[in-house]
Amino acid sequence: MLPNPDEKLDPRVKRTRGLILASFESLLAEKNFKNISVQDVTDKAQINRATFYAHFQDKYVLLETFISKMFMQDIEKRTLNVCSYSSDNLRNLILAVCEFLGRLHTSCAQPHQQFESLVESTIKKQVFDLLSYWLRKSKVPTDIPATVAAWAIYGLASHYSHMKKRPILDKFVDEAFPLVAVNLEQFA
Amino acid sequence: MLPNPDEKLDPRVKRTRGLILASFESLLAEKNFKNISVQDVTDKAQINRATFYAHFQDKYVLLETFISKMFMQDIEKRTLNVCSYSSDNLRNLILAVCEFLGRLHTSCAQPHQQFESLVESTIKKQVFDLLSYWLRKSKVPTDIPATVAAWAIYGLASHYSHMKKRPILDKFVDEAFPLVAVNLEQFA
DNA sequence: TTGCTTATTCAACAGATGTTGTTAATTTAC
DNA sequence: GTAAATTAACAACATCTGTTGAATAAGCAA
Repeated sequence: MLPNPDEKLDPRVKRTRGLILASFESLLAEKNFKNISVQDVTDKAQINRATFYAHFQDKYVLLETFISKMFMQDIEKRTLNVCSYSSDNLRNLILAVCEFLGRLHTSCAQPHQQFESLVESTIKKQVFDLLSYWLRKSKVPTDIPATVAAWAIYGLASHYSHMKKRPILDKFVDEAFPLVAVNLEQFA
Repeated sequence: MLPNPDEKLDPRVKRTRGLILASFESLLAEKNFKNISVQDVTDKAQINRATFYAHFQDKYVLLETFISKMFMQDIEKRTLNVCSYSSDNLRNLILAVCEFLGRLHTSCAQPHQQFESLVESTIKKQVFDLLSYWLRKSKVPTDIPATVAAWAIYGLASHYSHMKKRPILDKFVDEAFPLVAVNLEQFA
């Protein structure tokens, strides 16, 4: 989760992946995920189609990677110290998920069932990993509270981002926070 | 949700769809969803591939339909009276989701990310629809508690079905039930 | 620089996808 | 009971997919 493995990469690889991701991002703003072909991505990125497959298994894996990176930015903007559980960190995590979904819904021309499903499970996994990381020092098994909390956090955020009349984000999180915290604080 | 629209259907349509669904079911037992092509489905169903597209947009929609139908069977086996909320109905709903996931995991040769994602959102939508239906008489807006409850129910069931050492199902549901019920009883 | 390693390109392939225009069968209405 | 309207079934098409093998180019270490 935490260590960023990007640094010591062949500059050609960095360049190519960057081009692919950027191309994909701009295509998502134009059209449905379903209607984006690998061809489209490589055309806009100005690389060969075979090169794409050297870096990503298929367009679904590309989406996962893209979503993960995008979400990571939101996380890192919010949580200064990601190393261990704190009530502040949790609060910021919830905020980050809400913000991420908001950002996603403005910057993508969807919605599409498959797309939403993949985003959902990608984020839930990231949140789960982060929570597990926070709870790793605990002596009891932590997968149950981490699972429950990951579901709760995403569910709350997703609900927030679909509300017609959204309350102030901070106010919303004030209400949501204790529902999640109670599951975690006994382990952290 | 409740009314079953199958009855007054062209017998040709019923036959064709039945063949497709049956073929798909047996293919899921053999291999990964990702590796099942529309060709495979229509070959086994002994219909033309184009006919498939007259009935389903693509194989993802087929999966949704299949999952919905399968889940509906579990629902109807359990809940004798689906018309309105009762504590018994809710308990049976939770049981039905747990049983469904169990059945799915034994009868399908997976797991695969995409597959799980689509199952998840399909079931969550069905549960949400049923809960909304139960709460429809309420005067206050019910989408919030229905959303939260749908997430909670699926999260609990999914967690149960992934536990290495599963407790007795009824015992598990006894614990899970109040967590969900508290959200609903104030509206029902 | 020289050579070694590895990334990218290109052409070509078999197979899968989704669409379209036509034919044949089934319903419906008279 | 027959004619007209509907629609399932089909064949053929252009496109997309994922992979392979060989040629080229970019990075890197000595």
